[in-house]
Amino acid sequence: MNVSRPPRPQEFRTAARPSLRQEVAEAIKSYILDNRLKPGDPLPSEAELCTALGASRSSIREAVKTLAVLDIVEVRRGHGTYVGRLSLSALVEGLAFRGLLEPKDDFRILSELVEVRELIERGLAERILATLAPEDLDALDTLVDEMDQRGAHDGDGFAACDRSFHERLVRRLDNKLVAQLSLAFWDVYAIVAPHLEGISAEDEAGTIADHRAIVRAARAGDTEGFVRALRDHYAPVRRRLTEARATMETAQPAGTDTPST
Amino acid sequence: MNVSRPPRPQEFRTAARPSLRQEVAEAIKSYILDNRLKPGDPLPSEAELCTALGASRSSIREAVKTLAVLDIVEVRRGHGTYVGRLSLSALVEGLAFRGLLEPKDDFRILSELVEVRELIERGLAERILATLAPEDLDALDTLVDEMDQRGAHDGDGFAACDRSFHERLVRRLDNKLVAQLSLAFWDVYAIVAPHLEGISAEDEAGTIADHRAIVRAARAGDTEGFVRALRDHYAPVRRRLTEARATMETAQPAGTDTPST
DNA sequence: CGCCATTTGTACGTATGTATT
DNA sequence: CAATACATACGTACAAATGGC
Repeated sequence: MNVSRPPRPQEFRTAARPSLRQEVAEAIKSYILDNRLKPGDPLPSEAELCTALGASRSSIREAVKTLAVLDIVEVRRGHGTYVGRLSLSALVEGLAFRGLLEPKDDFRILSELVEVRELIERGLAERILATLAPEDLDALDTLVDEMDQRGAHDGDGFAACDRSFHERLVRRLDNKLVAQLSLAFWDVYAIVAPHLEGISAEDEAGTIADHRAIVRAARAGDTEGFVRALRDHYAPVRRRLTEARATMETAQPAGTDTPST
Repeated sequence: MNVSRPPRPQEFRTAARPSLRQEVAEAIKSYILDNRLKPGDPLPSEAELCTALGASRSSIREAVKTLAVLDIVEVRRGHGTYVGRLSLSALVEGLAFRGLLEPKDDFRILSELVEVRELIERGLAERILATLAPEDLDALDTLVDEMDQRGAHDGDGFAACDRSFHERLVRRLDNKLVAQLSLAFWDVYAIVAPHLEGISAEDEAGTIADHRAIVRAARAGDTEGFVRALRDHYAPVRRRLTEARATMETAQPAGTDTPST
């Protein structure tokens, strides 16, 4: 586990050479993989990494920070460095910034976001209904009740309940990835939406009614009703977004387009 | 645009203080947002950021590096720092590492990945068919022909054609996000799959036939046939994965579970 | 071609805050 | 409280890459 590359006189230009920082990052990843470490396991301290990899602290630190962004490692100051939880936090942060950056096109991003969430939940409707246990249904009902109580005076609590609701919906799925993605998109929406003007306030009463309809269909095992309820739930959100976007476009002729993957 | 926080004698412990690096990163993001910069626009040099933000170069650099991972900024050595393309590269890298990390559970991740891709393409089947122009259908045919020519002797070329095929499928969609996501998952699969043992080699002939069936259904505007073709295309991949996973599980009793978002 | 200014990359030293023991 | 270990932050110096002259 040593990088060691002092002698690099000329070396072919083709295939851009990776920076030391990148090599260090790769080395740390390899260390985790080779030692079969699990999230939470401790990693060598920065000083140890310096000697082990033959690089200075600066390079080590920068490499560790890049891995921390991806949640591949987690640093606790004064504590040490550990294997990260591999969450989708980077996706959330990246998408959130993208949403904030697109000047007049914010609404398109949000609209796409909501569309993906709906796509996921509708596409998995059957499996969601099959996996929901009675206790889950009860928990969903409880969450809706809680939303009802908080109502408009506790926006944060209302949002938290909404998030928990959708988390509960997909929690039992054997495909953990879609569950995480769905929630990640919810998080992005929650971050971006407050920064935008022109979005009419959320309709709490309507949202609560929608959620009740969703639970009702789920309890009845009615897949079609479930899908209908989801559509009814997301439709007004998308309508508001497209409306806001339309008014923006009349004021602002056009926007630039998006990058590729 | 100045952070300035020398006087911090006691300060309430609640709400863990953000590190300087994070403050700098936020400041850079704000700079981009406030100035309405677009991807490719130049950012101040590190030295300028030092004076502007009143932080040392080390902190500036670490902050810039974290933003570079998210593709919010792009650093060109000897050139300067620029606004990034906001791609999903971080998602790809993170998911790829997760796939490589899960010791015996690799196949679950891949299986979930393929499932999401299928979910997206099937859920958007109608809209895909509606948006595909004749030139797109021709291009798809050409890609399949190319795959046929390359066959087994050019694995990389074959894979590239496969990627282009699926990119072409979703390219016309108005929802650019799902298109990017779909391709990002393809990339993750391409990175992780080669590192795994026990996956029977790809069936080139079958893949080509599947793709031809997809194009045929698309050309005919046959949504149901299109969905069927997609299912037939992804089914063997998922079957191979679940098989490999099953054999792994018999040899290896159980595995740990996954983290949350 | 070499030279030079600009900019990022790497290295090292030092001081400070923080958590564990 | 002290000692220890660690991460955070700063400053400086030099190396390497890029582009223009």
